[in-house]
Amino acid sequence: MPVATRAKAPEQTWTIREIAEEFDVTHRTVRHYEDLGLISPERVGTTRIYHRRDKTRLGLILRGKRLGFPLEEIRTIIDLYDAPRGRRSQLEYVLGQIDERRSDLEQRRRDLDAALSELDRFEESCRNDLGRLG
Amino acid sequence: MPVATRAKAPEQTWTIREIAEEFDVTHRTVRHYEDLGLISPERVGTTRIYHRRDKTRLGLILRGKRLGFPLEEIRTIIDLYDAPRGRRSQLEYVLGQIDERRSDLEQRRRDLDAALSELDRFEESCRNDLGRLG
DNA sequence: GTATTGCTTTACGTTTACGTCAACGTCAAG
DNA sequence: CTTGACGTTGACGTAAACGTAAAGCAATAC
Repeated sequence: MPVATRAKAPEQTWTIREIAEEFDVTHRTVRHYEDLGLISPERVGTTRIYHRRDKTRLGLILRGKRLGFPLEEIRTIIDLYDAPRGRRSQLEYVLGQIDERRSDLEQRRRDLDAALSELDRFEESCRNDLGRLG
Repeated sequence: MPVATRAKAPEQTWTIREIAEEFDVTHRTVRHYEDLGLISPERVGTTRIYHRRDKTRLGLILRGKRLGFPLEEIRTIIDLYDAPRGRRSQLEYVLGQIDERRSDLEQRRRDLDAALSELDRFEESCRNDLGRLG
């Protein structure tokens, strides 16, 4: 009956190698993100211990990268999610930042949609040519 | 009655400075794209003359950049649009490339949508906090 | 004339995002 | 006890995407 004896569920942790492997990056990349302050794993002695929140953050970082954001900008975004929201002024600042982020992302979506429709038109034109050859 | 006398409409052209200004980049950037083979303006003596197709290309390049693509990849994309499509094998290659492009762009859209909905949830949470503060 | 303005090339500098050693600590296995 | 396997911290290297400075030609401006 471990339920009665343990105070908390033993939270699972990971080593840097496991983390790197799971996200398909090198340990050097993970350490680089730490250097830039994007993640800050627990330390046991000198060894890094990664918790679930570190994995969440790494996921956010890599998605930001896929979207083409520079790491410094990614840091400000992630930090935004952890920013203090106790005072009204702090909350209003955060809400303003959210709006900026959103317009940025929406611009990207416009670009993306434009690129996709051009691609569609191009494909149709190609299929047309193929038909004439058929 | 210039219509009867001119063989073609005199196509408008631009200088590097005008192009750079219009797209809000430096002339150095424009030349850099030329170095990489992304644009190849006409030359009159040593001076570069930009036509409408150069502007079109520059527009594509900058949109690709906003989407986070590296310049080399942008070059392969742009070249794709100008690729020869005379033979069936060429057309089939192009169609394959189009599919690759499309899955790439669709992955980006998934990332983008995920980022936007997270942002929405975060904003709501902030507005909630703001409401509790009165 | 010459002086300024705008274009050119060449070439080295900078930032970002890691890669790649080198040199060392540590812990379980043989 | 020493040999790996895995961890650590520097420190230097590199590729991409330009910035920037140097030095030159060429056409208007005065």
